[in-house]
Amino acid sequence: MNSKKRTAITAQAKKAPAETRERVLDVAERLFAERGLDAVSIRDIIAAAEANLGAINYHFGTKDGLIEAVFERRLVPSTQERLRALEAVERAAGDRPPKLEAVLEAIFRPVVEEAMDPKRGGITFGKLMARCFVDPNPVMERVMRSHFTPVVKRFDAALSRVMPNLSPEDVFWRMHLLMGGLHQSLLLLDRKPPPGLPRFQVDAETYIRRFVAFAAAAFRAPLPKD
Amino acid sequence: MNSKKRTAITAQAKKAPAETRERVLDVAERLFAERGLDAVSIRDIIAAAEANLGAINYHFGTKDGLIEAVFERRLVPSTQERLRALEAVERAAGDRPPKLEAVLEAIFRPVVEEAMDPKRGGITFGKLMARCFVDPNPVMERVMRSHFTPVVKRFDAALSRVMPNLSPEDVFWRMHLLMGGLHQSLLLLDRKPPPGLPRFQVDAETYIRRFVAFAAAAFRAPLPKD
DNA sequence: GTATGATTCATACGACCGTATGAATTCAAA
DNA sequence: TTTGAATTCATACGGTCGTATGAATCATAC
Repeated sequence: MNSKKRTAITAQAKKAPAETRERVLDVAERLFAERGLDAVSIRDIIAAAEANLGAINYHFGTKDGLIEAVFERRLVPSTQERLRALEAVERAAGDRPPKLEAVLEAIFRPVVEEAMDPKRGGITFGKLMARCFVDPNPVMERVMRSHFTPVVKRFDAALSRVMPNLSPEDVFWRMHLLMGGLHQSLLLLDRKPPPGLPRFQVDAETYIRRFVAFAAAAFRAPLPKD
Repeated sequence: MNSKKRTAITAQAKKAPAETRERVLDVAERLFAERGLDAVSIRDIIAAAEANLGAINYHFGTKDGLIEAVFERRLVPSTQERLRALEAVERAAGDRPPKLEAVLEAIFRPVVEEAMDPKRGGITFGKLMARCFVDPNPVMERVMRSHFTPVVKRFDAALSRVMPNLSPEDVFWRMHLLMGGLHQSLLLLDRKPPPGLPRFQVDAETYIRRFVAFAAAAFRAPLPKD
């Protein structure tokens, strides 16, 4: 009888602490993206989040635990979204190989949309991801391996089917390059443009269309004879 | 009479100190590339270089001075090489716009060759450069602005002439993307490949040919109507 | 109201950081 | 062999790091 009342009250009661945890995650994500994992101390984070030093220990255990939580929060949804989009593309294609552009859009759209959605932190996490690819931080490496590698494998397989004339190594190489390029280009979104150039600013749909066209052309580039 | 002896002795005598400075630079470059600027302490560096803590203060002043020296050593030559190659391409073309592939090769070849030349540190500095593009370290930013931005401007102008149908913003965007992709792809050179795939290994000329073909196709991708 | 569990807080610890300093050492030149 | 500059070395300083701990506070359940 009181189970209903209890859960209701509990939910309200847990709101404040949950807010602290979320606030710390938001601030940590932003600071990590701005300055890098090693350059940001947990003292910087708790100061900006107006929380207490012990909160990190309490909610995340260690700094590495916090880092992992920051990544998981964003990576899990976007990974699922990518895989779901790829499945939809393949289902729609039936037993024929899907269109190259459709596969590329499935993998690129989620992160672009996230990067352009202020409600999901905007470009902040995109900056962090850009770092992921080049930073050898062991925690980040582990997160990448557990969350990102499965997606890469799945999409590599799909792309190899679409582009049967490319070797698996070449598909892997091109995807890797484009993924790095994507994050690199996303960084332009909040970077001051060089003098003489207007600020780079387009909406998500335009960006996705441009990037997919760019990537598809690159993917179809014939391998020069070695 | 003793001038010969003097120079001989001088060369031998100065060898040790010059070697210390260079040894520190080599080790710092490697450690910075492996772990990141902030994660490496100058104590890590002098320990690996078998030097004394004071050597950093003596030769470079501060850690930032060391970082700057690490970048300058490689960036100055490669920048010069790029500009020289571009000039050669433009001179060869006379008053006609040069070929897109030639311009792209001029900017990409120097870093690929460096990344594949063990005598110039191999991929080590390439890893460091990959970080440059995403890392907001203020020292790195300053180095980039003073050494890299001029090259970008120069090549952007050249590419705009070659691809007059693309807007300057689009040229900038595509170059930025490809530059990030280049460094991203170079990282594969010393990364363990995912299970099932052979180690990515080609010689410099093949790599350059592939990358230029890839980049040219991407550059020629028509802008989709927005 | 009071007991209880969840959360926040102030504070402390040892380790490591970047930098500075001055003495010791090295070594070409006289 | 002495001189003087260049380089190396041992050592110290104040500051910040990540982590841990135990008391204080809070909101709920009885």
